[in-house]
Amino acid sequence: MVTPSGTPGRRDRNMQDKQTRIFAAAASLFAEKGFERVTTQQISERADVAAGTLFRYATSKGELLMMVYNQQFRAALSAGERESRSRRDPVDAVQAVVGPLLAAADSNVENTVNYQRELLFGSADEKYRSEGLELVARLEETIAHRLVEAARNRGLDERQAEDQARHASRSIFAILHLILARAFTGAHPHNDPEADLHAQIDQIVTGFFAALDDDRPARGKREPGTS
Amino acid sequence: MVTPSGTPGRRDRNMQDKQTRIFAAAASLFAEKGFERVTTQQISERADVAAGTLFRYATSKGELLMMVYNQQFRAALSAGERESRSRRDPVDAVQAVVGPLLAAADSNVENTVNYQRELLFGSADEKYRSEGLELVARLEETIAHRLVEAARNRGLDERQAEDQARHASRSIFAILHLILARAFTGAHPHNDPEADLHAQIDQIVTGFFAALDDDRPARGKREPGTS
DNA sequence: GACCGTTTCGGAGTACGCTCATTAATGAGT
DNA sequence: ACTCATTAATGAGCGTACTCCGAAACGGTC
Repeated sequence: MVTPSGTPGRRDRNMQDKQTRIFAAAASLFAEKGFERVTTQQISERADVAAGTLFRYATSKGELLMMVYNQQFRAALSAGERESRSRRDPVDAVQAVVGPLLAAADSNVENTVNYQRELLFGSADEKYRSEGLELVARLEETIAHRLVEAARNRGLDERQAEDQARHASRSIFAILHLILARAFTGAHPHNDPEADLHAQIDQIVTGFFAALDDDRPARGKREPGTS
Repeated sequence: MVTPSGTPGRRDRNMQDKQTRIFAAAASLFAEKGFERVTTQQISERADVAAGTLFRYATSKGELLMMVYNQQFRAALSAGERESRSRRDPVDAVQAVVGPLLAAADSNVENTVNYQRELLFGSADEKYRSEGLELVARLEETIAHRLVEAARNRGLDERQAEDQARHASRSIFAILHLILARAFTGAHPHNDPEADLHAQIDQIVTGFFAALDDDRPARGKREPGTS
């Protein structure tokens, strides 16, 4: 709300202040101790608000994490978008997009894992979670865009390329998500996750172009029969 | 432990009984009310054990869910493996493997979503969770095996095919996981998830074969240069 | 500047997953 | 049959995320 004169009223300034303090408190505590070892009490104390007030600014502890790390996600995504524009090879371009995301994830593995969990499994109507999902959508669109560009450069059917690119970009996010989620949990401990990601992206991009190359009306590449 | 005579002692029979009762109680309550609306109290009451006893048989509420739904997962996976053997086309074979998993997931969406969450984000040393991860590994191996078979039928390099198949099967699980996780959460509500899954699998399998087809030592399918 | 409807705050209270100190049960040894 | 060490069971208690409702702050109106 805004006073008739156009300056924000005291009420809004107070809320803005509290919002800032809560963000700072949550960010610093998560960074210092890791998501699981931070209590909402501690955050409210450091932010100098009552315990209940916290939940007027974020509906759950998970939302506090989303609130903080969406920023990092957004920054890394922007960096990846920028970086990818200078790559002419489509595989390189996609790698460039996800590179900064992987780097940011390394800075605090536990929080990254929890961020991925909240992103996928938080309840549907939470504000910062939808913000995070929008970033995921943007990531997928960026990847899809690079692929469509590359297809266009090769003179391939653009309409078909958009469909294939949408599928490819979703697959790539799924793989990225799983790699980030497994970083802590260590389900496939033996392999270098970054190398795996690289190989899986390579394969998907290969599939993207191959599907466009054999673009005869009947879908190609089925079992050819042994004869 | 076993008595000298070979019959299990009273102690083990009691534990077996309790284990059975706890499984039955958890299974029925999860099915009736859904994971989130079931309390561990209710489970212990229906199983007729003390609240604390529950946690001697499963270290967390999530583990109870894993305990119950690993069975369903195992059964669906076996069905998928059986079904896939009769398909000659590799894409069909992979679809056949995951088909029963999707069908089982439909029977209780909320519990499926929570199962996926526990599978990925449960703490690393829990018994039933590792059991679930083993099933995931088996799923990936089955898919990889079908792909290697198909590659062999086409006379493609088998060593290379194994690498590619491992990557493809991991990608496919990642996509499957994400689709199951999003079923409830509804992040991509507009599309038919099963059709998407089908298209994404198709693309990956296409990439699998394409990567083997252009098997000249330098990796093919890079930006060809505009000239 | 006094009044009042509305919005925000506060912090004790609640629900629930999980723990832990204590007790009970079991079976091996004698 | 009795003892004793070992293992299982118990349930009151704890920590913590989150709620709820009375109180306070605010801003528009006269």
